[in-house]
Amino acid sequence: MDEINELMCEEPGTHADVVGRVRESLPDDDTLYELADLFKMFGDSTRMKIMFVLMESEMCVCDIAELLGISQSAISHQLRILKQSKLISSRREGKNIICFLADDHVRSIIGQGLSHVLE
Amino acid sequence: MDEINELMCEEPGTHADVVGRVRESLPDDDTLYELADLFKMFGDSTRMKIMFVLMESEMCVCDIAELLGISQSAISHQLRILKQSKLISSRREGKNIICFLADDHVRSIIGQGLSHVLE
DNA sequence: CTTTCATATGAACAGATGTTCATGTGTTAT
DNA sequence: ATAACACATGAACATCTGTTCATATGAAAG
Repeated sequence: MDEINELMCEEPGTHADVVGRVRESLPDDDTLYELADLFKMFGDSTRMKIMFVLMESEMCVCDIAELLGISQSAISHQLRILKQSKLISSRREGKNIICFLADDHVRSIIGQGLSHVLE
Repeated sequence: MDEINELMCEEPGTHADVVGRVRESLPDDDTLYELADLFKMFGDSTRMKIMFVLMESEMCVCDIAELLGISQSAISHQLRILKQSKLISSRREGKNIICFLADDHVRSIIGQGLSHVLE
């Protein structure tokens, strides 16, 4: 019995080849985790709604909350997370904080998702 | 005081315009939830790894588990979720279940994410 | 038909996540 | 200075998620 990889299912030669080649092609772990964390941002409906809104127009926190019918506190918590991920940014204007998309990738990523969901 | 929208922050006229227009442009709730659920699939590093592997080659469950160093059970649970989302599919070949990407959107979505993560 | 290999699945558990509630900070107006 | 508005934040809580462990199913080999 071949001892190269005792855990691999069977098929003495062929599988080991493919598995080895694919292993080489995988991005490093840091990249994988970053990638998953990025998509995690799009994986919550509240954050998704916020980003959709900001795709149309920059807007203050209060208006986002009102428009979406979600509490100001919940919006604020999610905005903090989105800012940490560098997906949105903001500036102060008097009493208001105006939020806007910080990255054009947001549009393309959501676009790809939409074209999948809409068959 | 304007009574059109007593919860809106201030700016009697202008904000109401924008808010109203953006509200019209939002996809319906079902679409939003579907979209978030789709991205949720990409928001876990185990699932991300599985999809990366299958982008290179179709592969049986056992080899995926071995290659990624993740328990067979964990892989199997995640595969079930990915199949429910129609992102991967499988066929039986003797004792093995061969998994493969069921949707080309997977490639484009991950591609968009990667180009963001890699600056 | 019993064993072995490949995979699936349910229960249990720990940790992550998102909301609410109460309160704090910062800005403008009176 | 004080009040009112816009927003941020911490704690508490319930829910969701992903893994492990044990066990079940299903195909092939002896």
